[in-house]
Amino acid sequence: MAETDPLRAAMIEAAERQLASSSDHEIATRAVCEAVGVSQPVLYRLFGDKRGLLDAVADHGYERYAALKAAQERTGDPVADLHAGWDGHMAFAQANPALYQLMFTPRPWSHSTARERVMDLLVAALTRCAAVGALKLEPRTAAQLILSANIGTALDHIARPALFDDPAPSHRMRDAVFSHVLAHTSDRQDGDPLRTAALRLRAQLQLGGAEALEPVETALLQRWLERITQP
Amino acid sequence: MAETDPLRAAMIEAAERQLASSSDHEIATRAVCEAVGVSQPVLYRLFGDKRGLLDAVADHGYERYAALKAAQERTGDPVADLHAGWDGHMAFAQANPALYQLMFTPRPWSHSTARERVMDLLVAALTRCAAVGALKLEPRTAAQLILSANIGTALDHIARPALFDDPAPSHRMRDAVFSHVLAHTSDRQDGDPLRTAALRLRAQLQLGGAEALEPVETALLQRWLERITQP
DNA sequence: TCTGCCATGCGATCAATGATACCGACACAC
DNA sequence: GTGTGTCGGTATCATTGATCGCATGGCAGA
Repeated sequence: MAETDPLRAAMIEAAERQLASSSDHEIATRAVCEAVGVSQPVLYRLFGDKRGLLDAVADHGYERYAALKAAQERTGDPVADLHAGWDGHMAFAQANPALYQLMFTPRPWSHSTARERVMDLLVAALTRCAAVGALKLEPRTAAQLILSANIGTALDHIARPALFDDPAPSHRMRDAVFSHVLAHTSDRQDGDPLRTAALRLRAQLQLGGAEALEPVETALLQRWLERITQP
Repeated sequence: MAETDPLRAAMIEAAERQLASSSDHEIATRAVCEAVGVSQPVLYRLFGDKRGLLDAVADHGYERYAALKAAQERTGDPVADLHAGWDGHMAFAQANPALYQLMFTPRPWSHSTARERVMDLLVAALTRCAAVGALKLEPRTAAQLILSANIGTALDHIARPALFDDPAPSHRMRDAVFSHVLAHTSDRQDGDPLRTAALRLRAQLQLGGAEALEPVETALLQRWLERITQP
């Protein structure tokens, strides 16, 4: 899993550079090979395909994305972190439009897992919110909602980059989705209190586990909580 | 504006067919030309470019989209129409995934106006909502929000078509955005009543105009309403 | 009616690009 | 020392976007 093939890494970086500077968001395998001083067959040996190269570039983009997230998150208030996460996502899209589209726009073949892993990061951030009772939905459900909205907004901004100048549209969407997902501090008592309590406990279990319980007991408890929070 | 060049139309339709049936969402100019029995230079004479052809396909896709919208809308309740419009958008994405991406995914060059025109349709539908006092935001602002969310959700569904089976995720997003944009019948009295009244009047003017006022007077009134509804 | 023009389409061809077949060189185990 | 396998290169193929110059045919005007 170390994945420290310097040649492979160099080609991925060259491809990413050319993708960023290309006017049509395309790359040529020849140009990538020339940039690192090797010939075409090595590319096909390393990546199998042009699609394989693009998948690798997308996955590498995820690494940068995850590093950016890791550098900023965890202020102590998971809800504040969530807001910052939305804005960080938009900033990443603005800084790397071509790479962003490669990562988040559906490609029919694409074996890249960038989107799924970004989703996992978001689920983790949401689970931390649920652990303090701030979440009205299941983390995965909420993550799907938030990620789709975030991507939709980012793609709109990429199509019309002038939008990036004004944070209002992005924040409107953010507030709209978050208010549907988060338990307002004001209307803390909305919905079924049993359900919210169960969601909260479930998230706590997912995060830390319970030393006081045996693994079997924990598993059974989780299944009960699932049934409570299901509908 | 009649645009009734049968050859041009045939090529656009052939291109759309091949786009829909291609596994990688790509088309070859040669194949399109062969399908209609002409040779390549005619394509370049008619569309100038492969990009030009794709733009034409996207615009043709808008025609189909608009026809679908025109066939369903106007039940009398503009808010109900808005909900149906969201679902219709998702259905269009499911039925024509490749065409959908061509229309709504940002392409660096692309002179297609499909997205802008879809936005205009949405603005019109929202203006009808505002005319009955159901809108909390300016129609254009609301339209931008709704369209981004709709596209984001549709792209997510296209990437994982199994999602289309369950309407819940789509409807969650729909409700989240709509509740942020529409004036709930329950909390009709939320926000500034003056502002909502002004928004409502503004929409009514946009729809029908006021016969009782001179054009200059109407124009001045609209500027006043703009200032009232601005912040 | 004849003539020149131009719109329209075509065969041939170019250039770029994705992809592969085959060869040579080097390291290493036996 | 020799076989083996990894690694890289040269040459080449096939596809595809794009263009050049020519042929054809209808039509306005003498």
